[in-house]
Amino acid sequence: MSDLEAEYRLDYFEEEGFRRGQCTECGAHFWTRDPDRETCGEPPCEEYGFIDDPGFDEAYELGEMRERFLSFFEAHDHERIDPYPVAANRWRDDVLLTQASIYDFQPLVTSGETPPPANPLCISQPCIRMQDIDNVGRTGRHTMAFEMMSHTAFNAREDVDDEYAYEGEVYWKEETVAYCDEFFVDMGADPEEITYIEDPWVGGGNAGPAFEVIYKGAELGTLVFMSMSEDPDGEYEMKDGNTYSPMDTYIVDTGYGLERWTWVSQGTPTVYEAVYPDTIAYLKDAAAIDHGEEEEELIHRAAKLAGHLDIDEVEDMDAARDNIADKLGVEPARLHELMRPLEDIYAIADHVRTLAYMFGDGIVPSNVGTGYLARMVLRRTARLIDGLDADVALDDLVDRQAKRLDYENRETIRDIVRSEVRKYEETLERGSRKVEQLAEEYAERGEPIPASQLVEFYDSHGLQPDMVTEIAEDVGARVDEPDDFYSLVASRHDSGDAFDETEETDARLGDLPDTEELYYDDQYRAEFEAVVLDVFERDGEGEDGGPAYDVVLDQTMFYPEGGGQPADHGTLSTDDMTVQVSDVQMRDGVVLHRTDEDPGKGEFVRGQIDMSRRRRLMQHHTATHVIGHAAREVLGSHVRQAGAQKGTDSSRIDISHYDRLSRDEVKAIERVANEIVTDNTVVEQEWPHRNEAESEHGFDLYQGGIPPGETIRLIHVAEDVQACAGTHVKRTGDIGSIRILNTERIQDGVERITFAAGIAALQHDQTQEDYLRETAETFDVAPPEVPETAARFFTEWKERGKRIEELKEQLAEARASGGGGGEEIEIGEWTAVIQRVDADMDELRATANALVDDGKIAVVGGGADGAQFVVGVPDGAPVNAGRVVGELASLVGGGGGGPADFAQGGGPDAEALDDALESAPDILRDAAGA
RNA sequence: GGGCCCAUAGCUCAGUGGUAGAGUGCCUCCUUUGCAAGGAGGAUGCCCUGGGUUCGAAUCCCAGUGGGUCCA
Repeated sequence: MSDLEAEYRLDYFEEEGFRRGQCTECGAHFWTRDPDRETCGEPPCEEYGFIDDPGFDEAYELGEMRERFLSFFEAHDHERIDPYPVAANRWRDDVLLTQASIYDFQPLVTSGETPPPANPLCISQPCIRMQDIDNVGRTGRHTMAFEMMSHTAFNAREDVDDEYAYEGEVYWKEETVAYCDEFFVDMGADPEEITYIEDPWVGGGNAGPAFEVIYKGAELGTLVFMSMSEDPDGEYEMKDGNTYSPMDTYIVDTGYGLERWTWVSQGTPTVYEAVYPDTIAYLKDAAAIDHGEEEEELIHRAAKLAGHLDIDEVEDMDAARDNIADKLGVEPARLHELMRPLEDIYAIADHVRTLAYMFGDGIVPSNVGTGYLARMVLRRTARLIDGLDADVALDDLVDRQAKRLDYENRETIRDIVRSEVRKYEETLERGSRKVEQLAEEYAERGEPIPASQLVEFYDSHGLQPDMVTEIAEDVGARVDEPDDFYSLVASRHDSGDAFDETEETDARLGDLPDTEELYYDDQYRAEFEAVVLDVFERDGEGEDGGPAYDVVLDQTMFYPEGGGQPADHGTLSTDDMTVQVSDVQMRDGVVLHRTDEDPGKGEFVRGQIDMSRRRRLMQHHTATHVIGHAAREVLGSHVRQAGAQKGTDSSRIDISHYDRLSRDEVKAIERVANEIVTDNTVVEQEWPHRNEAESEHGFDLYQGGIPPGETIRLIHVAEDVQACAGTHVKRTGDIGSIRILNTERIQDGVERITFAAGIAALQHDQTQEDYLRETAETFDVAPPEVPETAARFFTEWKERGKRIEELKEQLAEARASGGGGGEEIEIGEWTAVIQRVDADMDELRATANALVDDGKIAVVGGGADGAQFVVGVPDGAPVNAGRVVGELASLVGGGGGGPADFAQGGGPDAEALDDALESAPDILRDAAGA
């Protein structure tokens, strides 16, 4: 094992008169020009030195600082790159949010598969880190949203050629540190106060030496020299315990926190005051916070000390606060009262910027993925605003940021925020009612609300424990709040992880050449010729358990299943035989044709595609692009494809949208889609370099997934451009027509649109019309009158139901007053009536009720559907109705029961009904006697 | 992607297999009248849909639809 010490000995340090020191506090090694420096310079080893004493020659605002950095590096041969979205899942599928500038170039550029957009480059990349959410506002230095400025260079070792998308060395450690140092000096920094701390970097399977750059106590930069990858046999063991070895590409990845630089240039007590002055002023004003001079002074001093508060590092927040109060010589409670609203305001300012970034990039609130993170941030912010007792609207706050950021979709963002705030309020209201109810119960019993209920409230109703406590205390109930609350929640979610389905691969497959794809040349051609390179027999996978075959050809026109488009079907023919192709799959570039028979290895075959199937698939595929585009037109630019599946009879596209689709919106989408069809524009395909495609069209290209490779296939349908591997019709008119069949919400924030294209659309229309005509015929009216007629019938049907109820009761009364011919017997001092009424249960019950009202014991039997009994007993009569019914029912092979005064029962044996009724007097006498 | 919760009167919700309820709102009448309120009576309903179990399902089971929520 080697360590990295040698890696940090730079000529630059030597020439500039640096020396290597070791921190007397934390033991870290660092480089400095200052002969007397003993510590590494970073808190907690040292305190901030720039507050009230700015570190540069000028104070900068955020935008000015960004420009200063980018133009400096532009002047030093770096190309300036536009920032990427904060929703990193737009171009990679392993992370949700952009957390560092290097994320922009992972994984394809860093691995060397794709060239970078420029080399070297500089960028200021908006990022969101949610890990620090609890620190935001309180520590004075943590923000959730930030911009990471970076100068980046991609190098490949000289001795490798052509393997990677970039070659040679642009610059490495010496130049990187020199650039960094020069920029500091350019900003007017005192070179003696800069320290470079040796701090090896590890992340995402890569590692390398790195420096943390500290100036006046603030960490202003990180210089990472990514040069190793994880390797069990590697010679370097890093701090994550894994071993690493050098790789062929090596990358300069630097990070300069724009907010920190701005802060240091201004020397304000907290970073928030430097970065969000307008929002903070606005919120303070709205919350009517107006401090006196002495209070200002106190806050100022407390803020300086608050840098020591870090929820991760400080074990006891309260103690740390008390400590600050102690140092300032004030009551902790007073300090708390003073600081709390300010901390909330700082947090709100930061959170609304985060929200603006998220919604600006088209993230839609949801119960999954980035949408869920957005929802969490929004709810947290809404709650902070509630606590502030100020009349401010969240959509206003977010819009102020959106305006500052110059977003075009401001109205949509407002809509999203308003709709989400409304949902939040509804959740709160619904939750509060539930909590109140339950709290009252527990309060009456004098018991505390148990932890299990808290978990239930959180997990199923979205109520935080402190909110439950708050509400419960209003009703006078105690709450049993456990320390390990979140682990209790987690334990409700532990589930057996679904096992990954491992695809079995054939060793022989690896030796075969990639199949040449003919289907892009002419998507309408149905015939081709090819040579059978290999045939794999698949036992038991054919029809009736027989064998099936996977045929590999040198070239093919069969489209393999992919991108939501099902495989082509067709035939392969030799001179002697024709085999059916029922499935086509791509494995590592090799196309496998599933057939029912073996055409023979080495044979020359003619392939024939089932074109009616292919045409339907192409129509549906192009229609998918059309519908997606139409949805964007109608609903807004936030709409993205979140999944799609094509078929021959119908297809579906899932789109992100923050609300249910109204019928009018569906109609509008359908209309726009069919306009595109009617316009009959040419559907074009092209194969540009991915960097060109990205810079021209942005990441909206990748709605159907992120394709690998240096060049990508783009499909243009009207103004819509997407990276897509599927087959398409030549002109939009070839789609014929598009009908939306259904929409459903498959997740919060994701709507599924099911539609049909071409003949399938017509078939759908005809089926629908058949339904209507059939219904119209039944009603014997013309189709336009069906809705009104149906409504009338339904109303009449309900009225008749009520009328029948009334009549049954009248009938029952009539029967009870002697009209029904029931048998009357004496049970002690009581009269019992035993009567057979062949009617439904309602009528039997009504009859029994009427008899009971006359003060008689009622035994009513019915044979309309099996055998049923109702027994009613007036108040005070010595008979248990439930027992009587039970005995009667057992005589007809069933059971029954009910309260003592009114019971029902029955059984399947209708034949035995009369016998059972005959034995009723005995049963009644027994029951009365017992 | 997975887990959990929910669906009953216009609204908010009770209802543990046996005759569908409360509060509120609504209608009529009375009292009072500046408003608020009070008294008496009345109408509320495909108990989300479809299957199943059962003599019997708002209730139990399965599936679907719609909504909520937590986690990755």
